[in-house]
Amino acid sequence: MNIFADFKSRIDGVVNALAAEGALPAGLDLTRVAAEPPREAGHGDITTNAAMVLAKPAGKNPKELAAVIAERLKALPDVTGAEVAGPGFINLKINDEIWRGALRDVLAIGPAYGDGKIGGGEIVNVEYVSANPTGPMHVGHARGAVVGDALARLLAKAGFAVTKEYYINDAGGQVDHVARALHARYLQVLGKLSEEDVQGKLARKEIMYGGAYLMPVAEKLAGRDGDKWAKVEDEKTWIPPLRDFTVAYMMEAVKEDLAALGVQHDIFSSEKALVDAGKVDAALQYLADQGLTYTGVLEPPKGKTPDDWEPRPQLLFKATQFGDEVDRPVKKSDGSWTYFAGDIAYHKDKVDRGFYNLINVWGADHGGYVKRVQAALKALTVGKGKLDVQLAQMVRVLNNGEPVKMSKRAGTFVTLRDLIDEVGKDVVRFIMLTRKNDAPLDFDYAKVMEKSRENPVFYVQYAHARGRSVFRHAAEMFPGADLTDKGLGKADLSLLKDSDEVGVLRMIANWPRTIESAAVAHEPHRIAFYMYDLASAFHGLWNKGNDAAELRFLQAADQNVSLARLALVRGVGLVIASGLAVFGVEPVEEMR
RNA sequence: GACCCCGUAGCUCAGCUGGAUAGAGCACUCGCCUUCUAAGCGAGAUGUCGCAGGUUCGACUCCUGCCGGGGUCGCCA
Repeated sequence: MNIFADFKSRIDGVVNALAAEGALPAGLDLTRVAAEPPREAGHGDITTNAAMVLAKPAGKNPKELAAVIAERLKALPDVTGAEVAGPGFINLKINDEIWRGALRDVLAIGPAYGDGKIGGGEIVNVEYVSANPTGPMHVGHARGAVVGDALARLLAKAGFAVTKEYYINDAGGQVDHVARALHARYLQVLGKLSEEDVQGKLARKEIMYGGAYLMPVAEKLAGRDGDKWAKVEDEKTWIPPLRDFTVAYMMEAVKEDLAALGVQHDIFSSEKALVDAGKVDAALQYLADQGLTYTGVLEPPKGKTPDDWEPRPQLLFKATQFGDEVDRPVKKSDGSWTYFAGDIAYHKDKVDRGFYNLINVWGADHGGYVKRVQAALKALTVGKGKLDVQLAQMVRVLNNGEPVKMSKRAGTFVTLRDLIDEVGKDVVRFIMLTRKNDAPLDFDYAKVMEKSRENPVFYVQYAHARGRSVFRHAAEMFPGADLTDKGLGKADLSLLKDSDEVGVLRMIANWPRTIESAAVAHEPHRIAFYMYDLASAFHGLWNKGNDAAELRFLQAADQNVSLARLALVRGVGLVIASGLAVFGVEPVEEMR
């Protein structure tokens, strides 16, 4: 249960009662009324801005209104005090039993604690990764993969029905380029080209992809088809089969990488399949029928005109009608559809499959593309569809503060697999979520493995491991005691009297609220900061026990106090496990 | 030139979608770490929230205009 949401509705109830009595006008808008933990401890347990928000529409002085509302709130069960403070805040003190109730909830439901209903079962589609099937996944992809995956898990926890989707860009020019590059490598495998020949082709830009990663693909192709494609001159003949071969190979590699990262999609959608099924034609025909496309000439972009710019009439989508800056081309000069046209069809396809709440996770370099797709979605759904695009910023790879030099041409970029092999998937996942996704992130090989407070992965995992360690000791100290979650649920929690213990209780009670706000904001990184804070508070309790023996979790002479504290320790562990589950990270039993 | 993101302590970043005296880690200063659950602990100091206006009872948060950094800008995806 979300205690703050509960109190928000109780406060709403008080206001409605006052309105019914005529003390306040009827029909006040309560959406801005909030019940929150105060920023400052010492301002009570729960604070509400009700009086300040309602003062104006009610035509009342905020402080006087606050006094009236506070008087009513005082009379509520569980409320032990209500004071007006500052410009009109009402600070509530509530029975500690409420906080203890949160801990009992955790013990009763385990890591599912914090699962919310705000999603209301609404269907959401989260599209992420969608890396081109032209090469192995690198660090940049990893961030989008992790952010998308965590966001999907977060939304699911908050009560949304989430579908995780991957869009395969297996149509268009890029995959043809890879096919050509593969052909060159294939000829090299057959001994018909030397490495120098291939590099020459690269230099002359006859092929666009030079990476040696294509060698095993070429070998596999030669193994299957022999020299079949070496004899065929016309590339029109060999491009399709070689393209399909590469795409299949790369997608297999991508799926392996994703599996190693613990990322699993529900659906893989193919651009080529959309094209082949005529869905691009159909989508653009749909827009044409609405009168939303026309043939026109675009102005060259000011300030930076491409060298080869020449005004040319082309088929445009009226994106400006839906909030974009300029109308956007949907056809290339050779008459084929642009990538955008395919994307229009793809988003129409999502809508046709029943998704109106869409989230896309893209690399920041696609930022300029957001408005036009949102415009397209508006056009396709008559404004009913929502598309939020989360842009994942650059990841800078460092080793002890030193930037790791990367070059795609030289093939020395850091692959996702390198990263996982080096530090493990859980560390990769956690670190990728320690910044909001629209801020650049430094990933330091050395620092993420450090065992110190500076390293959030370690610090959070260490808190969990310490909790488990306490239980191993407890089992020895109290051999007959019931240390299961159920057993601990019966402990006398009123024995948790220390202010820091109560502080941890409050943080636990804040978990459902944290999930809700992070889910609504589409910001999984907030979970990382919550977990760090909770871990920090837990380590604080532990340290206090070092100084004052009577504050240790385990008191050999007092089993009841020990059980109450074990309940708290377990609660912290379960909430951390619950948060790590959102991140797709395994909690550890002990540090090694 | 336009659009998007960013600008908060010396450094790296939070700031709960408008709330009260803006927070954490690192670095810095001081004290502690023979016992204890110490891959350390405690205490202290640190700010024109890029600048200037505006909206509001109230602005780091919203709006406008500048300044600085990054990204993108018809026929790549």
